[in-house]
Amino acid sequence: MAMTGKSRGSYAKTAGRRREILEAGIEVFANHGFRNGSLREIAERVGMSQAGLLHHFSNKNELLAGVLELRDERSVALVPIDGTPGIETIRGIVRVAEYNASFAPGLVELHCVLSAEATAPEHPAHQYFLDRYTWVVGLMVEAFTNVQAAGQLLDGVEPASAARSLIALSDGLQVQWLLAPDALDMAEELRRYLRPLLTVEP
Amino acid sequence: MAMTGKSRGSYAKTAGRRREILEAGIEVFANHGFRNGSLREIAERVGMSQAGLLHHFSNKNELLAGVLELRDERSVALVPIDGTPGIETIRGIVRVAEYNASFAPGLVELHCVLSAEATAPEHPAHQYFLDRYTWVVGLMVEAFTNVQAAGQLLDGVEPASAARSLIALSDGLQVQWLLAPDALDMAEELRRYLRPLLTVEP
DNA sequence: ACGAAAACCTAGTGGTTAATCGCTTTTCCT
DNA sequence: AGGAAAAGCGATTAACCACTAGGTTTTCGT
Repeated sequence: MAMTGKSRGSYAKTAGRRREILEAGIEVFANHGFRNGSLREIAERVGMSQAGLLHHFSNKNELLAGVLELRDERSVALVPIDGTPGIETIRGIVRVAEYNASFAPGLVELHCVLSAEATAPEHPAHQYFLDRYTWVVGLMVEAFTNVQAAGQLLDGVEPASAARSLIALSDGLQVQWLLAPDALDMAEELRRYLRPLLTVEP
Repeated sequence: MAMTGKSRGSYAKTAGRRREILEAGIEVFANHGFRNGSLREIAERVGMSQAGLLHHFSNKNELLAGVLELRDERSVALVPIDGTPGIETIRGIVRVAEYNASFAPGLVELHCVLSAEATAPEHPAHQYFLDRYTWVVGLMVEAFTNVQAAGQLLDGVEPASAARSLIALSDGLQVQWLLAPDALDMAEELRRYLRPLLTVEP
């Protein structure tokens, strides 16, 4: 066996290599945005050449797609999507805020920077964010509607508005939190928003 | 006189030239962000060479400062800052949303993209946004506190939270509005947020 | 009418970028 | 053990970037 014990310089076990790149991609795209984040820096973080990185993702856009997919995979787990949406779905948004603030500040940054950037119609992630917002707002509209049917929504509260605003509030708080993490508790602010709308504790 | 009547190619009247550049800067930085927006594109929009542009602003950061200054100049006019902050200050935020949606979509885009980008501590506009948020949130805290003192705030509403959340909501709605302008009315959503907190109509 | 200052341009500098090409090394399957 | 596929690298390319140098044209105060 040519490989002499200490396999310095050997290629990684190929299992988590792609994953490693995506993790680094999250960090870099979060820090500098997509257009300004460089493949070189991502490659550097995983200890690989830029050309080597492009063996796993044939171009930058494809890497972005992978990054977004991985991002979703994580946060969505906290919002129950099985069964009919309801109060637990709403609480899920609060849970995501809690989780992000404590364990995933990188994801918060990524979401803020990319969602703003992808506002431009020609951005490679434009469609993704369009779809994503329609989906999540739609899910929350369903949730609020069902909560209303269960008599847990105060009179005069429009499910569609509450849904939109809950998501908007969550997004807006993230910017302020990124600028000054100690100045506010995102989850607590979300609960304070929800309390005057519900007859049950969020 | 070599110049034959029609002064084609003559230099502009120098009065509004700087302003023209800033207007173009708003558009370009709004579309591509600061780091990815190019001086070349800005120069092109005002019909000038990139070098000519840098005669007015000695570097890109200085241009950004000018753009942000111009942006402030406009929106702030709708929020009364003279006298003691109160219900009219809060209504000012709603007015800004109304104004932006109808007349200044470019400013909305600029704010969203840059505030997210400037979240990174090394961004040239980081301090600007830090200061700006402290100022505007502080102003709104004062406003809500005075509204509370006037008995116009419902029990259990924390002025500091309401202030923060109003700003956050405004920011978050902008992202959704940029993605789908016809899907929501920012000002109306802000009013819907305020109504359950106040004893007077926002 | 004239000279200085302001406005602007062409041409370039050094740097960074995503992506490609041809090649070597490692891993894996049989 | 052997061969194919996967993983990785160094060098290169073409495009773009902010910014500079040096010269030309326009404007303006007197």
